[in-house]
Amino acid sequence: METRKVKNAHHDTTQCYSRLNAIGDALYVLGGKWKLRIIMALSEGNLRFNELQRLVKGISPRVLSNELKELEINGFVKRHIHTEGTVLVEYELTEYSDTLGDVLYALSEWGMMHRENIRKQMRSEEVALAGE
Amino acid sequence: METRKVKNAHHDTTQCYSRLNAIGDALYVLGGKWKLRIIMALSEGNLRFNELQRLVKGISPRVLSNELKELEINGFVKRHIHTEGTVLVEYELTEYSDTLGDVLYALSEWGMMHRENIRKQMRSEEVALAGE
DNA sequence: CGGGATCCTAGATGATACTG
DNA sequence: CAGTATCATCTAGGATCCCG
Repeated sequence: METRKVKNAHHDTTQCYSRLNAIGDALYVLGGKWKLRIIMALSEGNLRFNELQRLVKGISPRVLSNELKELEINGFVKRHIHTEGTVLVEYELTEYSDTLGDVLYALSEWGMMHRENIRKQMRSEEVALAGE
Repeated sequence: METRKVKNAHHDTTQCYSRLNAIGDALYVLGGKWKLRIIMALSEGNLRFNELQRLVKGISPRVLSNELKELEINGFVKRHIHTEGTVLVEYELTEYSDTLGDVLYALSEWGMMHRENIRKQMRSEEVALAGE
């Protein structure tokens, strides 16, 4: 009930900048083509490297490797090494990835709303063009 | 109260995909280095092209022009042309940009939390290294 | 199997000059 | 003033091969 004042305090420049930076951080961590897809894949259970590569369609080993490293650094993923004769590596989501709940929810809600909106807009533009 | 079930229905694959796409849409629209900064700048009042360029530090006219076009297409910005002797162009946020409220709020909250978290993590890693 | 090393492309961004 | 045109750069991501 105090944080919600942000909307009204929108023109508090200092607040504005720190929020902008925070948003930048969030987008940095979640951005890119793969991170969310990897998280989604792992949300259905632990996976090994090649399993992940198969599940996350189209990703190359290099990119997958990089993304997993970043996800690990950012605390979303744990890497488990089982050495039973041959080496096995398993990736697992951390509880920390659950903190993304609100963000993902807000993003997906807005995204769906926006997609609808775009469709309508395109239709009305088509009509406008047809009318000329 | 029905939408909130998404978290529990996390393994509903269809739901999962449509949400993932929606999130992709949202990130696509908000992503990149400039869009949010431009929106922030415009939130303090309408601005003309060169004013914007001055306010959004470091952006080049070409990039600003492109970003504004995209923002306009996505319905965040209106472009007003006043022709009073010389041509004047003013950019204004639409009410639609207000629909971003929840998204920006969730992102900034999570971003701030995450930044704190990273700082702690880095400190503990330094300690670990110092201990070896 | 789990990646690392290399090379490559496309798109995003930047710098700067120019124009109606 | 409001951009556009042009050229340069930077980087995410992709393709492939290789190695322990």
